[in-house]
Amino acid sequence: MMSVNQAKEVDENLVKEKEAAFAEYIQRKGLKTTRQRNTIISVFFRLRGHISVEELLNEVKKVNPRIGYATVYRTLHLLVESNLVEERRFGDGLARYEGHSDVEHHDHMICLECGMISEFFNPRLEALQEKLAEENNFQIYRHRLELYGACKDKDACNKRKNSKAAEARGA
Amino acid sequence: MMSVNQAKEVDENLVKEKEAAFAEYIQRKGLKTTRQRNTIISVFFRLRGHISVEELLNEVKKVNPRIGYATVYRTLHLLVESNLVEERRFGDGLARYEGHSDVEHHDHMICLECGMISEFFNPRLEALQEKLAEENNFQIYRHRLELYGACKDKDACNKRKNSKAAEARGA
DNA sequence: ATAATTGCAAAGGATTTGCACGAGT
DNA sequence: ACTCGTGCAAATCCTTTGCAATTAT
Repeated sequence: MMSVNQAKEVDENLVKEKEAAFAEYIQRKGLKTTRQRNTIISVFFRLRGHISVEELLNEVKKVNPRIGYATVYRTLHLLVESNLVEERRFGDGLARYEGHSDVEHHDHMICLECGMISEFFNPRLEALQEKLAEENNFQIYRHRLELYGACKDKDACNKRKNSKAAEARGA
Repeated sequence: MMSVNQAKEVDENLVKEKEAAFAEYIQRKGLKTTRQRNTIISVFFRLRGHISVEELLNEVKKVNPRIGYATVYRTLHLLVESNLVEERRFGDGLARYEGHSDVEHHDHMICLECGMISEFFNPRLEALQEKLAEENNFQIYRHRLELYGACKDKDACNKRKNSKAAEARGA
């Protein structure tokens, strides 16, 4: 009925697939394969979660410090256009990017305490939306559902919150 | 099962209620009643739909041209704090504000062609979300559901699109 | 009188863009 | 060669803020 995507490891084969798909897109569009783009997508697809531009740039700089914001933004746009990545906005004012997971579409639960973002998918929910659209003479292209709230498992939640706070101090 | 809020007229009594509620809020907080605030909320509550700051400012300026962005932004924040208005973001990069309608909570369908935004509410949808949260050991504070797509009634949709285009030329 | 509010312009943060130089095809 | 991409800084967009003058209590 419901699946939550919380795997902790990145499937190397999947990453290779994405990289290949991006190369194909670049070629199809008559664009060029560059060292910077390769670095950026390689880093991006090996990160998991909902990555902000800044987070991505930080990681990218560890590989090639000369790469700047502009190139990261531009590459991210290409990734979105190519349908390999989705842009999300969770109301904190900055865009986050998500490499498509195995699950084609999914929704999000966002813990306002610890910042955890978990993904879920439920066919009944999808069906119900379709039905409501139908009743309104409306055709859905895509949708967005976000549940904002808090983890009930306070131990786990606090742990995440603390480790995030520590990280912020460290950075 | 489902209700769509599409009324075309603003209930004057409701507006008066809102204005009174805002006055009460201002007073409770020890803030001041000013001509500018009165103008802004009076204009705002008589507009319907999902108003951007720019739209609101344009209308406000017709009443008092000396009012500027800052005051509109600040008043809008008060309206949000006072719980009389909700802030929404539909991904076009600007905030929109919505005076609470009679329906406490509702979700949105957004037509990407004509820009129509309609509201709906469905208890089964709400219940299903609760159930999914429960299964994930998660407590929902609030949620956001947006269906992006297109009107099936192409005539009405085109009409709206054209009148919007005309408006843009006129302004 | 006192504290809050206004309007302007300047500052802010996230994102985009112009341009000269550099790299892929 | 030719076109596209890069990196930088400057520009842009929406929004917030500092401040001196003004206004509500």
